[in-house]
Amino acid sequence: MRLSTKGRYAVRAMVDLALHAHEGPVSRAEIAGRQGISADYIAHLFHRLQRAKLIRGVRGRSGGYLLARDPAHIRIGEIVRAVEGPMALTDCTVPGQETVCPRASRCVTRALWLKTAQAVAETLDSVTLADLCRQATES
Amino acid sequence: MRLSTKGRYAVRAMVDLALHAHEGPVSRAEIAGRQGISADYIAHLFHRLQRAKLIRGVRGRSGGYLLARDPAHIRIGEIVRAVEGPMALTDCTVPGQETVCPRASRCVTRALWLKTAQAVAETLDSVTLADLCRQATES
DNA sequence: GAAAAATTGACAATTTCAGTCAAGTATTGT
DNA sequence: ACAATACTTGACTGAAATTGTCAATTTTTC
Repeated sequence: MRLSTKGRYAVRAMVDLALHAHEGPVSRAEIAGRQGISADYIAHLFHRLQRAKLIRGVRGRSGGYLLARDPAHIRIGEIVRAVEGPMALTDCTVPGQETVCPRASRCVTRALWLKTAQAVAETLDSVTLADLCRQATES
Repeated sequence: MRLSTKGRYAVRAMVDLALHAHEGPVSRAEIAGRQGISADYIAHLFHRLQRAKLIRGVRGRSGGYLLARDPAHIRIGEIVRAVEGPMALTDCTVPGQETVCPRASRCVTRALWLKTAQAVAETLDSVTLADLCRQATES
């Protein structure tokens, strides 16, 4: 039941980006340096975040990345889902593409896995990137 | 964010056990046959469930396994924790043995991972083995 | 035009998962 | 007694996922 580094790194990188993007694009190298994450690995994470329209990549000499939306309107759940895929505890509860298992009719546990994944989603969606940034600057 | 087969199989096996243990011990072979799970794999899962005092192994000729408690007093969360270890989304939030990360002081995400794991635990602990058995016999 | 930086795909080391196999111990039915 | 049954436990293995690395390419700016 661990969250992979993809999810954890992505959230940290997004907080970092939100805190430093006030004046122009932030490069991977800067974020990687501050956060202690491999710049090459960040490239892959940001590729997915971009596909999810959460950030925007700026090419060229003084390029980098920018948030695509106001931090107050980016939910942490969106970030995690973007890099880790839909929140589901089992293959048979992946929203949209539920794999039909032959035991489905008799299966009494599926509803519980579904409910649990929803609890996770609600928790992560109840916090915005702006919330985390506020905490970071407070301390 | 998937639950491993350990947790899923363990819950199914426990439901099966609860439904069939009225008259004496149930063998691995019986549960394995009904649930389509390898009997050898069940041995390992049940070993952990036994260590957690959720079931009791009965050796010898007509042996098998029995529930150690009333199904109404066995929470699904206990089963999952027994086979998968404590619910934590990160190493730095494993209860008891938090690995101290050098960024802990500046880390703004830890509290969120903690809160999320608690939401999972609460959801799984809100359902008992008896609840699942009732559903299974209803349909 | 050279340097900086994102974009993208291929690849590899490591770890975890899922399950098998086998040797050993305990108990029971006959 | 003893053979059959069934739990107990550890070692081991193949497959898959994770966690990156590396390199080639494209875009933009100074």
